[in-house]
This record gives sequence, C-alpha cells and structure tokens, in this order.
Amino acid sequence: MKITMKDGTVQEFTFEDEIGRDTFRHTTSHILAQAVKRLFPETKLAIGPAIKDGFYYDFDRPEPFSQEDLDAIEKEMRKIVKENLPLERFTLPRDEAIALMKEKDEPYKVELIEDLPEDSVISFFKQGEFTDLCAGPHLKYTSAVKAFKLTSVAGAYWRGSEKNKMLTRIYGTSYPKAADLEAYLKQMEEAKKRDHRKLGKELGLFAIMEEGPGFPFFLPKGMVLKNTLIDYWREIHNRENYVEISTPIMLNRELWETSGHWDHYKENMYTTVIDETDFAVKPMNCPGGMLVYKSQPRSYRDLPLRMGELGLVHRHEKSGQLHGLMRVRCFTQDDAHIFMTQDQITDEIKGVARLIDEVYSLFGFKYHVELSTRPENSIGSDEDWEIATEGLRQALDELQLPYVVNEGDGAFYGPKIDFHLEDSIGRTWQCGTIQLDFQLPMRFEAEYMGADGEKHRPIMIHRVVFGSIERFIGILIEHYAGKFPVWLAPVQVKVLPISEKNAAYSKEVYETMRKNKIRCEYDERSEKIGYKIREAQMEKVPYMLILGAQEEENRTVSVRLRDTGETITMSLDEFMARVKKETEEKTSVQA
RNA sequence: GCCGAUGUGGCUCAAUUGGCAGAGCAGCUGAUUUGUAAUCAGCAGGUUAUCGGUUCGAGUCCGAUCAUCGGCUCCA
Repeated sequence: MKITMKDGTVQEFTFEDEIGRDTFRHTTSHILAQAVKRLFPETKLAIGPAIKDGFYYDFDRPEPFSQEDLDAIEKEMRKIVKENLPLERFTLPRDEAIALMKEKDEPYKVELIEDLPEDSVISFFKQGEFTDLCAGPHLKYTSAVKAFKLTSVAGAYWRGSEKNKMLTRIYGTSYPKAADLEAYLKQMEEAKKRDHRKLGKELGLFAIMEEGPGFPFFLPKGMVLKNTLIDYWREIHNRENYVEISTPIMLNRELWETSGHWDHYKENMYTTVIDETDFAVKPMNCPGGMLVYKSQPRSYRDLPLRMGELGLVHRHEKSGQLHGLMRVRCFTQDDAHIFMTQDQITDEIKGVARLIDEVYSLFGFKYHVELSTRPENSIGSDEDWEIATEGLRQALDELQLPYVVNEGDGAFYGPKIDFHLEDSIGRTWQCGTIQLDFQLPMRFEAEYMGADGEKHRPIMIHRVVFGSIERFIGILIEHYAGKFPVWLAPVQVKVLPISEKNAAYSKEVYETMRKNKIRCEYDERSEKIGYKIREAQMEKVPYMLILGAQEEENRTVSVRLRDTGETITMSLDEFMARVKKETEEKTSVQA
C-alpha cells in the first residue's frame, strides 16, 4: 500500500511492516474522526493515534457516545471508505495553522500547535470535507481500510493528566482483510477464556468478596499454588545466601515519619490509633527491615547482607483501579533488602537480575525491562541519585539486558529497574523490581564498621522477584490457561474407579500416593467413567488414573494425560516415579 | 478518584408495553455399577446488590449508595 510520509514523499509499505500497520490504523482513526464530525458536528477533536492492535481517537462532547452512536459511526465510516477519499497533505506556517484551527473551532488542536516552536511548519491531512492537524504518515486513499471495528468507549484525560478535562475515547481496530479482523476478534474472545478472574473462580483458586474489595481470599487449591511458589522461592533464596526475616504488619507513626512514608505515602496507608498513638499498617516492608538491620552492630564482613521477607503489605488503592489478583489492596511481596558497600552495587544488582531471569525463564515468560529515573516528588541529593541511577544502568549494560528508560518514574527514594510480564490479552504488569536506595539508610542512620575502623553508611537495595505473589499467580493462571505443570498443579492426580467393584484397589492406589506426598483426589461417586473424566478434565488435573478390572487384575494403572487425552498403562511405582521426577525437576511439559 | 457500562438461586442465563420470578448446570435423595468429555427420576434452592422514590402494582421506571467490568490516572 502507498503511504504519504511525514516529509510528503510517497513510499510503499505492507501491513506486516510496523510503519505500514500503524499508518493503516492511524488513517482509520481519521476516518473515525471524520464520521464523528459528520454525525455530531459539535464534537471537538483531541488526538487519535495508532496503538498496539488498533487505534483510538479522543473527543470532547457533552453527551457520551452510546452503543447506538457507535453503530451509526461505524456505518458512516463504511461510507467514507466507500467514497474512496484521497488523503492530501498540506503545510502551513504556525500562525496560519492556528488561525485555521481557530476558524474550525478546534481548541485542542490550537493548544497542540501553540506548544510547537514559533518557526515550525505545521502539516495537515485533508480527506474530503475533513481536515485534521497531523504529522502523518497516512494512507493515500481511504478505500484501503477494508475491515474495522469500534471496540469500546472509555473516558480519558486530556493529555493524560488527572487535572485536565476528561474526554471520551473511542477504541477500535482495523485490518486490510475481513478475515484478519475476524481472526483478531476471535483471538480476543479466546484470550478472555484464560482471564485469571474467570479461571480463579472455576478452578476454586481464589475469591474476592464484596465484603473486602481488593482483599483476595485464597481457597484451598489456590493456597497450594501459593505455598508451592513460596517453597520454590525459599529454595532458590537459600541457595543465593539470603536470610529470611518477618516484620510486624503494623508499626507506629514515628517509624513512618522517619522512613518518609508518612509524608509521601500517607493517602495510601491504613492507619489506626492505639493507646492514643498513631499506627499504620505497613504499605512496604523496608522500614521494618531497617530496624532489623539496626538491631545489632554490623561489620563490613557481614556485607552484602541479603535479608528476605515474605511481607504482607496493605495499600489503599483507589477503587477504580482494582483488577482481580493483578491489582489488590493487600498482597504478599517476596521482598528482600540487601545492605552493601558502594563497590558491591553492580555485582548485587547483577545477581538479582540473574535470579529474576532464572525464575521467569522457568515459567517460560517473556518480559521487558524498564529503568525508571528520578520523579518530581522525591527526596535525596542530586549526587546520590546520579550514582544510584548509573549503578543500575551499568549493571543492565554489563548483563546486556535490553531496556527502555522511563524518565521520572522512579520511587521517591531512588531509581529502579522494573521487570514487566504480559497477561493473556497483552496488558503488561510490573512484577520484579530492583530499587537502589541511599535515603533510607541515611534517614535511619544505618551503619557498619569498616576495615578502616571507621563507621560507614551502607547502601540498600529493595528487590522483589515475583513482585507480588498474588499478581504473579494471576499471571501464571493466564500463562498456563489454568493447565498448571505437574509441580504447580493444586491436584496432580485424580483417581477414577470405573465402578464400585474397583473401590478397594482404587482406594489403595490413592492412599499409596498420598503417603508418597503426591497431591491427589479420589472420585468415588457412582457415576459413569466418562462423566468423571469430563469433570477431571475441566478441573485441568494433569493426570487421571482410570482403574477398572483390568488394572486391578494386573496391578497397574491406566494414566490419562490431560494435555493429549492419550492413555498409558504402567505400574503404580513407575507412575509415582514419573510424578515425583516432574515435581522435583519442575518440568513444564507433559510428555 | 474520573468517564462509561453492568448487577436476577453457588455458576451460566430467561422473564412481551410495568402484571403470579423461570430454566440448564452444580447441590441433596433415590435408582443405576458403568472402560476414556455429561445415566435417569425426584427434592430443595430467591426480600431480583443495598436503601429510598413513582405507581393499584416495580426484576423492569427514577434517585442515591455499594460492587463488578472496559478504559484514564496511579501502581507490585
């Protein structure tokens, strides 16, 4: 397809190219805006870019768009596509551009142009009666947009700031071929089936009740999952020479004033008064960790001191941002604080980054890394921030980890490296993070005795691998679509006798497996075998043992595999050895 | 918190212009003893999220609150 580039030249691209695809979607957003202006001329235009998997356009209109409006807009868009309007680029000097947008009564466009330098030349794209301020690039003709759909309406702040007016955003997507659009919509439907909230309910993993919005309940099966992850966590942290501590869930105001949370984080903290003293439920574990560090004199020989804590923290997140297990108000951080000297910084960060990579690789996750720098509302000297940020950057460079920089997105006490994982429909969630902190050791006057006999201030790393165990479990549920590998599966084996005649043998098999610490269930109901299989399959249990006269006679088990439906007959010992091996080796593939 | 949508047995969903709240699955009881994704019959299950209003009459209309969903913003 032919595309008019930012400089006005015309080039050829395909939908497979990122530029081609984004341009295609961007042009679709212009068609959307044109349709909206035709149907609702009083609407003011904001911006309408291409995004991953589609596009959006922000509008300012007193009335929100209803579903009927969307249908009407789609219909009008189809007309515009059929009209096959050419998209014509033209440029104007800044003052004339402002005049044009003022004439068309588009205040948002005027604001956008006014933010550009005085001497800039402003480009516009015109299609039929519709003209929009736009850098481009764009398709040559509207007719290329064969298949599109408006997917949702949402509020969005002008220029992304809470302080600004809320506009109405229409989301959509488009493809050159109808079949591709259909495939995309179908894929989205499929993805929704792996939604951890749906599977969490169906598989009896967790529940969130109206009585505690954002405070998840772990059900017995979810608890197995959680504990299995924690066992694994302890195993690898022990190997990496971490020690483990546990600090109180609630501490007094003075502590939070020392840490800076009382000033910087108060609106998110749950507080109470006990014996006329203010207390706060911990939103973070670090101040407690600091007190443990300070509980005895430390020597340079103790450093680096890696102090882990599975800490339950509470944060009052605003109501509109809760999301299943991904965003909750109380969660368990697999936290650790590493106290170290300045020349240990790079090695320690590298060690943590390697550990995170090891864990994510075990689950087969793809992740991306972000480096977040100093935010506006922060504490500490420029020099410390500089050293800290460079320390993180150097570790990432030495590990050759690709990353993007997030300017001004650090914690108030230091810069951080974040590890992001994707959910089933492509939204990314921050899980692992490594944060460097000079401030807290200073505020708490933490010290260690150096080789020189002088007292020195340690530097601190805050880090998590899972991030929050709750969020990580949410990601895991979607990643596996509920079909957990044997080592994680809440129920590893389900014993299904064919009839009550085989009850004694089945019971014996079940009891033997229980003695061997295999997580199993026994379905002794007088149902047909097909019914029991169906149910076990829906529960996504990795192995079913189907036991009838044949198995009883030969003292064997018939193993039905969840993932392939295939059946293999073997001895019970052989089967148990297999389950144990997969559990110990954390094998993710059912062979 | 903001914009929009939604809320009916445990789950999935019905209920015409405002006119007797219903079904399937799950559950319980009984029968059936079964060979690789649903055996049959019966029983029970509800102040239609909550509170208030309009009406002879509200699941249905109006208002408030709560919760959930899609986004924005914020974050692990």
